[in-house]
Amino acid sequence: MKTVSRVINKEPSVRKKTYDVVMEAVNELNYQPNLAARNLAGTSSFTVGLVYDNPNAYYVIDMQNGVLSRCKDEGYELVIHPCSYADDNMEQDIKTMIKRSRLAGLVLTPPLSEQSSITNMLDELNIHYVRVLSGRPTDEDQDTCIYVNDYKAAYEITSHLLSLGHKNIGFICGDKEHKSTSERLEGYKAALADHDTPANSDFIYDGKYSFESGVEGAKTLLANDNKLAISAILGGNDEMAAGALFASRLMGIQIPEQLSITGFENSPFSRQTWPKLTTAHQENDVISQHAARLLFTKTRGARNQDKDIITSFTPSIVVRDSSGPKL
Amino acid sequence: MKTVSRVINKEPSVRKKTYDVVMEAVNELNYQPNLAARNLAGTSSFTVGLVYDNPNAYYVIDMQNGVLSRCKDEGYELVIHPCSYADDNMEQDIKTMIKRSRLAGLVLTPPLSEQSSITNMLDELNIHYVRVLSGRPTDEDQDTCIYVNDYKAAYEITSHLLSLGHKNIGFICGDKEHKSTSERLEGYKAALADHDTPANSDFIYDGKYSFESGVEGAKTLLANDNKLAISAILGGNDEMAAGALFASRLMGIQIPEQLSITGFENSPFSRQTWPKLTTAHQENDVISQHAARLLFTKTRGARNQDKDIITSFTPSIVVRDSSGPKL
DNA sequence: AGTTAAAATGACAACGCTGTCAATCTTCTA
DNA sequence: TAGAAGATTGACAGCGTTGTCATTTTAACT
Repeated sequence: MKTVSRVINKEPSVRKKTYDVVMEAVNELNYQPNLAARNLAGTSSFTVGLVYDNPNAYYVIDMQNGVLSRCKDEGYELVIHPCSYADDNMEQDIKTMIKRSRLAGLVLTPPLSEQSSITNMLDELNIHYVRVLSGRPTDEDQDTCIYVNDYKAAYEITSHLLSLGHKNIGFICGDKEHKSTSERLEGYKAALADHDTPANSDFIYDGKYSFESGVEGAKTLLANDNKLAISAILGGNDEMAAGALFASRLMGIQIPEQLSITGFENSPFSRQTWPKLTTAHQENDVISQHAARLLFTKTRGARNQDKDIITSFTPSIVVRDSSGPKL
Repeated sequence: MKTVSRVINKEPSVRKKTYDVVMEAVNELNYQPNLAARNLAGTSSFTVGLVYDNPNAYYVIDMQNGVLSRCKDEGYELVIHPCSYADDNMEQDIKTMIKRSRLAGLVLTPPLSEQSSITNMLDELNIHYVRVLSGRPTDEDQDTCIYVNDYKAAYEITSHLLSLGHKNIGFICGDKEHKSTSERLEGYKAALADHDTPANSDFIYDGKYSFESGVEGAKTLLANDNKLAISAILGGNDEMAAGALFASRLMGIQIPEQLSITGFENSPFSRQTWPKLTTAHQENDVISQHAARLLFTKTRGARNQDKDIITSFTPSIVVRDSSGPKL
């Protein structure tokens, strides 16, 4: 029995021949180790959690699927945990989940991954976790974080607009609390600065990553001064860009002839607007797969050395029809 | 110890006083029963599965959250299982999941809930399940199915268009394999028939529930004969309606002045098109909550009599700006 | 071949609960 | 107030694994 356990867990010191015999029987009987028993008996469990507070269904599904695909490979089970940081019980909730399911580790996604109250709690509980974060990679934290370089992506998308001849470029920010907001904003500012076109605070609108705030943002930016000053708007995400598009239509503005609009994230509905949105593509499923792999190296210890884990991703620009040369 | 177990499981024959004492201690110690141990020891486990094969992220998230909220209340854990019926291993996959996690039951969502190969397999394994189905409620199966009356909703949305004066109404179907497609189509036909406006097969396009097929559908329907014959298009879902909207723009058709377009499902992006879509609202989170409750009555047996479970839902029409009177 | 160290396997308890069945306590009746 | 019936509680095994440690087998030496 113990030998079968060794084979299943790929422990060393099992003779090749024994290994083969066991595996043959495993296949023949279609043996599936009982997760509950493994979780109960073992030192570390085979269950990990995915924590998110994100209204973007596409994002969440991508993250889930990425983590899930690795879980399947490694024999782990996934417990999903949507929550709301507006909720006072959030931390207690997470704690409860960890205890109930005896989680081996957690994947934290933005914006929760930015909350030190959560990471502190996890540190106290001595639970492994991996954070998916908007930000530029640092030398430390390489083994705890997966970075999404929104700064660079925003820099590039702004550069794209600049190269099309736009000078007065509006920016619709997401929620202030989100790290991605400041990262994207800084990338935008840096690109402008590098083109000797300093950012104008009148061109920056504080939104909320929602369609509605995109609508408001465009209305505000375009109303603030004469309409023609701004010839391009960079949406902090696709949803707000779609909102800006919507507002522009209401105002009778032609896209992209009179105004270029770009999004961020390349979520499916950036392809379902008219015209389709130029945006920055973020490979969320790949990102979350790497997050899961990184987590597994920690929970399983040295058992699986997974060396080619990428810990930094830069979204790549996808040029579509919502951006065009300044006329 | 056993008494604590009784209290936790709300078993009868525990004295009120004992119950209170135990609960006090439970609260004080913040005791969380270990799920793995419960799953291992008990007759039925505390884990249920949610199986889906649906490209609509909003739908999936709603279903997840609904089931999850009930799971939390009842102390169950949820294992999500996205899969693809195009995949030959699908059934084996589900079987494996059931065995590994020792599932107490499953919630099946369309289109998988329509596959008899799956339900047969589950019957053989003697696993409880609840199916969420597109269809009109029948007297049997009240305890195994949650019906979403797409027929009636399509009837009503078609009636809405008819009452606006439209006579030639196009219909863009979803995948043929989906029950919802035929239900919605029949509702559409029935409404037409009741208004002495027999359905014209030239006005029906076989789509795929995707944005792209909505684009194709509108192009085809509007090109087939002279553009003005059709004054309204009913999209089989919001995505196709958005596609139809997109195509109409490309063709320079004004919505809703020249053409009314309606969707189905009321997914978030039906609010993010321009103009916003008239659609049929489906309360997926509520539906999935009831599905979960129905499942729990089966897995927990008579222990929790949950009598006010609704097993039939009819999406309600939401009139927005994409539909208007025929000019 | 005989010895020793290392590799491989096996025996057994333990993980934290629940089901079964026995023991105890309450309540009610005569 | 004894006795019976029923309500409540408790003792104990067992769920299917893994960790620990003992035992056996193999390999590597004189």
